[in-house]
Amino acid sequence: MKVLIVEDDPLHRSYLHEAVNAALPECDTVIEAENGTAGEKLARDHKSAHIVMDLQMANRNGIEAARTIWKERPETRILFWSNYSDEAYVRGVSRIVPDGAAYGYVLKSASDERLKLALRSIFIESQCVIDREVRGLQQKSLGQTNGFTDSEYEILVDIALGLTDRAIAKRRGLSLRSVQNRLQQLYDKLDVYQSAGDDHEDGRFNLRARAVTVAFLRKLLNYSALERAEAELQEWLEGK
Amino acid sequence: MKVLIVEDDPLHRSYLHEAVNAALPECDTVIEAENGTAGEKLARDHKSAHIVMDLQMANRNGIEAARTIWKERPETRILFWSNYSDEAYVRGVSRIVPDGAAYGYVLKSASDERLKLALRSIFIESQCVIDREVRGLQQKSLGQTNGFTDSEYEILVDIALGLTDRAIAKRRGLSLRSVQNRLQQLYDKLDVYQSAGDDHEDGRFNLRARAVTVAFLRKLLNYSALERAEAELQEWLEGK
DNA sequence: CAACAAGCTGCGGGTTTACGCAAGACGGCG
DNA sequence: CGCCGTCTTGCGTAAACCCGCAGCTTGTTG
Repeated sequence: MKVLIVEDDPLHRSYLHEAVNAALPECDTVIEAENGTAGEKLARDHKSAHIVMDLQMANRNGIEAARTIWKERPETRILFWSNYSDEAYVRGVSRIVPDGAAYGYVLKSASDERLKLALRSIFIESQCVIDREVRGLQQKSLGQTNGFTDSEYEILVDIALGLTDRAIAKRRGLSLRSVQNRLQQLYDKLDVYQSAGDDHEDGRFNLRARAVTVAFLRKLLNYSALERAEAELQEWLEGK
Repeated sequence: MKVLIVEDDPLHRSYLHEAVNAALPECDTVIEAENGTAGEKLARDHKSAHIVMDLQMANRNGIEAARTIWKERPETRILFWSNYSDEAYVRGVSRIVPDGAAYGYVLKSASDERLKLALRSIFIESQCVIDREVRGLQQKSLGQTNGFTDSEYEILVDIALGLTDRAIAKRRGLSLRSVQNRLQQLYDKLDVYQSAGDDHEDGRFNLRARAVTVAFLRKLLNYSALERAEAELQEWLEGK
């Protein structure tokens, strides 16, 4: 059995290497990549079936790398190992995992034990292992109970990118008014009003900009999500 | 000699610990904190004069911790050790370093050698050591050649927070029109127009929101900068 | 001192946002 | 089928935003 590690921090890389060796005696080769691009290439060359992937990497982040890898070989097992449990990451990952694929999401702050257990469960037993803390988010974000609908998230991203209402309408195939409806919905859920209305009429917020900020502070959005969205936007702009 | 390490990742913490031991034989005690708050407390209790500080930490980030530490004892020597060379961090640090203080800024990607050298230079020789890559940013950001003026940066932060023009005017003691002037300046520098005007009138951007995004993508802003700014804003709001 | 650049300010007006109101469209459900 | 909730759309309006124009205050320079 062969395991591919994709992680840009050398310290974490060697830590992972050791953990894999310790947890998986049946693993005879470990190869390493230090960014997403290299990871994709190695995965392709070696037809890797077992991958441990960092999410936040400079060159090309884990989500994008995983997406192309899964596109080529959907049965690949990937353990995401990340510092953060931002909703943006969680949403990003669950958006790209193929049906029935075995994968995992473990936080870097988890114990050795937990990591090793996850390695075995995913790579050997083909189970899905999602860190408890992350799991909570996933429920919330996918179930529409407390969290955000896809359409709300979508429009959040759109204004975060800086599109006008009209541009959003065109992009999403809606009328101007519908876009604005969704915006209102979003503002509502993000609680942009309370801080806005406050008391006097001086301290008012620009709802649109404020919504983005609040989303950021709540980790609904993060750098990598923005980056991805921006890339998609550019693509769309070219496709006219 | 005593050294305090403030770093939330255990791996990096122990790596630093070893590096300090190797580079500074005159150091007899190393103490560790795993977030900014604990770091401040330890620094106070031990009257630490030599600190290695991570910038990005969950609880309370390095910049804030450093600020309060320096406020109490400005001659403290601090080596910032960070993953990133975002302009937002660089600006944040150079904004708080006291006159004549010895400090350093080294990237985590630097070699062992470089780190050890920096440790000795700062703690023993009282020199300032700033990583080359970071240095470049610093020049650009403080010198007004290519980068952004303080007032431009300020207004960038303000719209990122989601303030209205009027609110900004009030906060900064300017007229409405002046605020808008600065905004134009900002839009100009951020190149928000080209992508906006493009060609047809469909793909237009909302300048204000777009500016924030572009700043984010260019790492002029980042999460921690936003977080800090938000805290300051709240403070201001309460002070009326 | 005159000349000039840089920043602040008010005025005016075109565009975009935010949103109430109300009329359809679509899908369950008794 | 009729009732109801959710989603979409158009109309209209008040506010906010973007910005050209022009007058003022500074600080700098020859």
